[in-house]
Amino acid sequence: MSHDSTTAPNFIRNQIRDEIDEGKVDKIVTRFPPEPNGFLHIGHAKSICLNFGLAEQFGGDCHLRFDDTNPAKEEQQYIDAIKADVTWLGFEWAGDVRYASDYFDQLYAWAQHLVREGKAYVDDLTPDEIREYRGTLTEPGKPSPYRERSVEENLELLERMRVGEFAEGDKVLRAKIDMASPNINLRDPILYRIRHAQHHQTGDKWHIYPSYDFTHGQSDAIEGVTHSVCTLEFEDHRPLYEWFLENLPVPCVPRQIEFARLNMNYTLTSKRKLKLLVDNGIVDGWDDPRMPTLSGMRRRGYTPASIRKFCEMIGVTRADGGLVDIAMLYHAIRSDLEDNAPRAMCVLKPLKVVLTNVPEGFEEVYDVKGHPARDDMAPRRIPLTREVWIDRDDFMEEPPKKFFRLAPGKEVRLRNSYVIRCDDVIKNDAGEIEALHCSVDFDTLGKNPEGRKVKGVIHWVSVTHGVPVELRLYDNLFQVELPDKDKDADFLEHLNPESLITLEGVAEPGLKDTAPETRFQFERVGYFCADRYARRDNKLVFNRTVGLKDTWAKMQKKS
RNA sequence: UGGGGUAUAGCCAAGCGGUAAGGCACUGGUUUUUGGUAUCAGCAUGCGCAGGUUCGAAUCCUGCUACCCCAGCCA
Repeated sequence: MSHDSTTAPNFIRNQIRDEIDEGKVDKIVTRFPPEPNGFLHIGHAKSICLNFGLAEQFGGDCHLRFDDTNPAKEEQQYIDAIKADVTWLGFEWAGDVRYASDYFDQLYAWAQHLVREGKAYVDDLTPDEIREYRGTLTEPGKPSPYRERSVEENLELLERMRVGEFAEGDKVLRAKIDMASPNINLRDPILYRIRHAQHHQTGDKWHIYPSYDFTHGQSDAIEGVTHSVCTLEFEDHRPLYEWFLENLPVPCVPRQIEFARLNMNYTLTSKRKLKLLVDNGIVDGWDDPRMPTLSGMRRRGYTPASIRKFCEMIGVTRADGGLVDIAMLYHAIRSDLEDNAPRAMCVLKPLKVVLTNVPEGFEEVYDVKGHPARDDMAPRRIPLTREVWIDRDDFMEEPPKKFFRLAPGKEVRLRNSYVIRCDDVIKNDAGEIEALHCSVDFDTLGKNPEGRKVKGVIHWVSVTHGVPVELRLYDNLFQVELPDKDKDADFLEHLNPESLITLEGVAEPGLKDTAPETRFQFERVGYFCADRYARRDNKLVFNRTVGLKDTWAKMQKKS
């Protein structure tokens, strides 16, 4: 599969290009290695686009490999969701889906190899003791009293760990490297721990599970990965990654390259915290349209292409601590949908307008383009009747200067139809506006009125033909740029109470049988997507992906 | 106070010794039956700071400063 020709330079692309030019590598192999303990989010999209994009650009392969070494946290539902998300984003992994657990036998044999070489040992220290012996950032650690066990004893103990003779926490297998290393990862890192857990792939076969460090590089090597791209926090692990490759008879030597993970304002990308939102029912599941998960964004109406474009826009660097403006994401989806979403009229907050100089039973139908700049999109048929809905926001009884919409005595154009003038405001006993009485200027269809300029154009829907719809207006889940900035303060305090506003609107008749996941631009309002699942009281549900740019609202806010 | 990293505009980011790309955001003009779109123009005498090398430095050297990551039997 191949998309998006724009390939801005970045340090990884440059490096690989140079390696290929110099003949150091022929065909590259990358991999996307998620742990199946949650749903993929926008930060993972950056990694997916990078890894699969690299393979595409240089004619190599990218594998999908689940890093499934911790059965306590992993679930099959996450595996299924992750596969679906990667596919939806538009990428195809080379060969079958892979699992680190596919390599557990080989990993165990390599552990035995290290033991035989005197480079690994079984440690009986408790977790607390191990922590104490490890030292601190500024003080060296000290060797475990079990560090010098014989090869035979280590081998036997390791085997007994494997078959489940010991309780969790009783023993671990450790590499024998350097307890005084300034790099804490090299202070005899743990290779295997005891876990009497059912594993989603291997069932009850194992009672010990390899650590990330003992698994990742070797899995890369087994798969022939050439470039193992990961995030910056693994930088300190690279010496360990390389230590295993040097001390084990691996078939090839991958190189680890780190890049900065994505941080975006108003957004959380901690799987732990996202899971908390889900588990506490603060959002409506992992695919709630307010979630930064790929499945949430899909439901919200984001297109795969817009997410890929966003990832291209933000670039790839080693500079951390940066914060991408979510406006860039909004730009990416707007520009895709501006080009590709058919237009429709939909009234969000209906206000009835009676066209008083039009007879009862009047009906006139307009053929309207599906998209102003594209003729390949199906035209729409829009009926005008005596009563129409307009948006309450398009009328003001006492309009400010430069309000180009409806007001008493003022004129406005009904989009695709006539210019009307507001003659009367009908109110109920409570003084609330119930309807507007307007008159049509019949000499304005498809042409400007004589002798005056009518600047305003508003959208509308026939009362008799419009289809009632539920509209879900989404906004940022958090109202502060950095919801988890305060280390200990509760990020839930920063939730945006208006992240979801539900309205009962009316859409033009052609939308009656809209298929799930169909996207529209509701003219003058925003981009909406028919929900994948929901229908409410047999009504269609449209999720607002993002609003149109609104310079009027901006002007209002300023003054 | 140990180790590993990173600093280019409000934000993201190119740049790799020859005189600061691009995008987002913002500001102003034009077009427009979407206050949308499109389009034009503006937006770093300066690249964390201070020195030095050089005809020439964001790029090389030295010294500072700020921020990020690491003390899970998580990944």
